[in-house]
Amino acid sequence: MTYHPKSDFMRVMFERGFVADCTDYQALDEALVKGVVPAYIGYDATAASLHVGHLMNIMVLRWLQKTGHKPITLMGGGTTKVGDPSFRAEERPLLTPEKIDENIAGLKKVFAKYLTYGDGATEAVMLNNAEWLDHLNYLDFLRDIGRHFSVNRMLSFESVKSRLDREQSLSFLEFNYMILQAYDFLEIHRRYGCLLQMGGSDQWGNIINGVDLTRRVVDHEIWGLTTPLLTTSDGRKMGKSASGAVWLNGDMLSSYEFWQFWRNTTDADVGKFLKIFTELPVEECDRLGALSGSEINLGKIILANHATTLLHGAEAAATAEATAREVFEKGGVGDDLPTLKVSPAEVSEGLGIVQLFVRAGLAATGKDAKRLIQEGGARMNDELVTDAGLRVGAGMLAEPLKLTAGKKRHALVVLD
RNA sequence: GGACAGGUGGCCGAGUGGUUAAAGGCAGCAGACUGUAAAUCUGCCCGCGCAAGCGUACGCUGGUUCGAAUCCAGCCCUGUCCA
Repeated sequence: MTYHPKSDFMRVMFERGFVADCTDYQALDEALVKGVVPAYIGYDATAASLHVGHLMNIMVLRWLQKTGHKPITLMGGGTTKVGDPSFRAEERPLLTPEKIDENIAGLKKVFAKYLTYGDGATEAVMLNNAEWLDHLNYLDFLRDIGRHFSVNRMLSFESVKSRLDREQSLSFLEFNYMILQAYDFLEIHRRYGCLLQMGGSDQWGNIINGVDLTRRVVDHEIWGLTTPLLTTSDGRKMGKSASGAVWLNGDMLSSYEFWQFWRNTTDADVGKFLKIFTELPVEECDRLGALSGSEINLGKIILANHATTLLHGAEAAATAEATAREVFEKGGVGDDLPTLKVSPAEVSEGLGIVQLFVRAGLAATGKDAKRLIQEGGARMNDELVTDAGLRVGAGMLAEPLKLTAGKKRHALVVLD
């Protein structure tokens, strides 16, 4: 870490806290000074959307492009069929090829918000490793690629060791994942001249395998760079919200809820997150992160606004902020709150308050909603709800009805 | 194929015939305190139902018993060692 980078990209990476490890800082830095460096990050298609846990790496690609290099986003259409066992206790259920394609379609939507795709020298490229993995010939692959891997060494990798030490099963299928990822790197290097693979620090083992393989097969020197695993300062893995994962796709998590996620950042993380998830000057991030007492809420709002602007646009960020002010500071309603529409027919019979909380997404189950009411955490238009048997009729819905769970989760119910 | 050890609620992990919707911990939710923060304290935490009540649950299937997560049989899965 005492290395002083000459390239813009490496300087940004260090200044903003993106670097965990690198296979060769100096050689990579020199290559970045000399010309355009194509670099890739792979994403497996295990869910229909990326989540905040992926955002740090997407920001890395964005900086890469901004500093004059070429980002390559790799969809794991092939590798997802195998499943990465790294640091996982159990094999995950295998996804069907249809589901994988569906997920990839979902992932792609997000990247265009952060990167500029095209054919230019520094324009981003989208690849799918199914392209070269789906039709591999087993024997050829074993002879050309497999012979470069030592099982002894593969077993010594921390990512699988913990699994073996705990006497948990690691199938041969999963064991091959690291070979396939190494092969990806080689293939992307051959086809697109890719010189660098990046990823989270849990990918270190997989990345150096690709670097080694490429040296052995084509005798070229390429590099790996990893980002630190982001935990909140209280040690939790970041990325969970009240309703589950913090998804990046707007149809899975509204821009308002995304804004709220950042607004609720722990004090101690504000400076760090500003550097990673916004593009404000480093000094400004440090200044905001150092604000004390309730003043630091200003930093959180700026963080929320910038992060939301990058993903959902300035307008969505402004609306989210306005709604938040209205709801939290004035106790009113904002038009950006999650909204539940109910039909006049349903209302004519009177809707149970418990059901409304469930359908509005403020409670997971009916039990959960009743618990909320019993514990005094449920409000309707800011009035405490004490009767779980309460029924809401048409008269109460002449105006949008605001439901509140706890201190900060709100939703509106309107007549359709 | 054989021997041995295992399979419990989102996760970890107790429980070896009834008082067990199942100890304890983690995660989660709510209340208090606050700043939409953290820490702390308190309560909640299988599902359906406004409720009375009902329905599921300790790998699967069957059996023993008034009564089983706990005992028996068969099967499936995992690990270790042996072939």
